[in-house]
Amino acid sequence: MTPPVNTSGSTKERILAAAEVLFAQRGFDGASLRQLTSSAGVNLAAVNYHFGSKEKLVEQVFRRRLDALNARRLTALAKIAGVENTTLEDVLAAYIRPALDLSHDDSGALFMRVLARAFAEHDDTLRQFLSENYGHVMRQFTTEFARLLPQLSKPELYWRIDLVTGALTHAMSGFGMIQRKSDVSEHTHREQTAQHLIGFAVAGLSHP
Amino acid sequence: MTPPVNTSGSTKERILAAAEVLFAQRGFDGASLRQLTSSAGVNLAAVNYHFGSKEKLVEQVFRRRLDALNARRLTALAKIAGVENTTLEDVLAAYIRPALDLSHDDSGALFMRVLARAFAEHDDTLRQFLSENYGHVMRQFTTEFARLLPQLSKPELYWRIDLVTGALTHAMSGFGMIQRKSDVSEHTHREQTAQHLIGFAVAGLSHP
DNA sequence: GTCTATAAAGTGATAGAC
DNA sequence: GTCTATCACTTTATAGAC
Repeated sequence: MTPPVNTSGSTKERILAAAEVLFAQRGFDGASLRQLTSSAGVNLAAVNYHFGSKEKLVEQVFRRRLDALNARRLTALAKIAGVENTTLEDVLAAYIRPALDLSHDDSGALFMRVLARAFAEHDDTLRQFLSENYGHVMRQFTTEFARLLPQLSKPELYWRIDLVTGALTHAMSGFGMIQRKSDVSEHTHREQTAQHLIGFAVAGLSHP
Repeated sequence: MTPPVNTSGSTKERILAAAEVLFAQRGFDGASLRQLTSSAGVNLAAVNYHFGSKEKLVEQVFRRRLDALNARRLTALAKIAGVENTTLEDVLAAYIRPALDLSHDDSGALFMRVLARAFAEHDDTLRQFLSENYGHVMRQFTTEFARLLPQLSKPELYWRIDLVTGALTHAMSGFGMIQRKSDVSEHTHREQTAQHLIGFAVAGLSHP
């Protein structure tokens, strides 16, 4: 009944790891600092000492993953953006593959669930934080989508991008459950998943 | 600062209406019974008198909308299921149009946001409640999708349905924001939205 | 940097008067 | 059916000892 106590890493890192798990399972409101510090094996007061408040802890949980995730997305995009023979598949791979790599380990997969929660909560302060810090990523991808889909009007393009991100966010939040068959290698399994998502997104973006 | 008080309808109905708004805005944990009863203009004790507990109130918020919504979906599906010349568009319209009609008024649109939250929360008791009471709807639609897409393997089909429902749930939870241009009639606007969603879903389900 | 103790406010739920 | 008052906890946050 008592949750197992994490004993590796610094206090700060233990709090972040425990927060990721509990926010995924019970939400930002549902997970209390008491559950969180007890699961991390640290003192209750440690959250306020290291992060200042629960809200700032939430922001750090996002930063810890999104800084690296979005940097990898932009690096991948930079290699192909504006290039003549770049395809829609290439751009979508640049967006999806870094997230899939993150979901590879259990704790990364849990983070995608936290992200899906943030997506569904229409909380203004959280949305503003994400928009201010990571909004430029989606804008760069949108620019490239617009270049590759010149036949679509702006409203039409935004509609489709919104639907695709909704589908991908939802799908990636469920990765914890998808069981890889034992006769398929981890690498092959991820490759198949990537092909599923990219194929779906290409169809959704470019249908007539 | 003080929320406006709803004064129409029975106490029970006022609580349900206020709960829908607050659950959409602040989540099931985030909205307290005190905020809720104060916004509904009823006494704090009324929730427990009429519903038994906060959790049972949550269930009733879902029942109030989903009973009618899913009945309309199944009625529309029954007219076309198994029929020779039925298309994928027809089946998707049977799923999407009742939800779009619901989103027509503001309070219905807010409910779609509550539904998106429930989707993102991987809360077991809530998922079980929805699965027990409304799982048969998705199963009937899945059967019909399988009939119309015989070239897809079962895992492939489930993947695509999962991605499509994710996209639709996300899109419909945002309807509160989509502004209809003043030169477009409400009916035309909804028709255009339906075409967007159906076109996207057809492409995502049936691409090669 | 970590601890205990506690403040101050909020939570769902309920007993009992009307 | 509605009300007040209150119980029994839990919440975030912080002051101050070590």
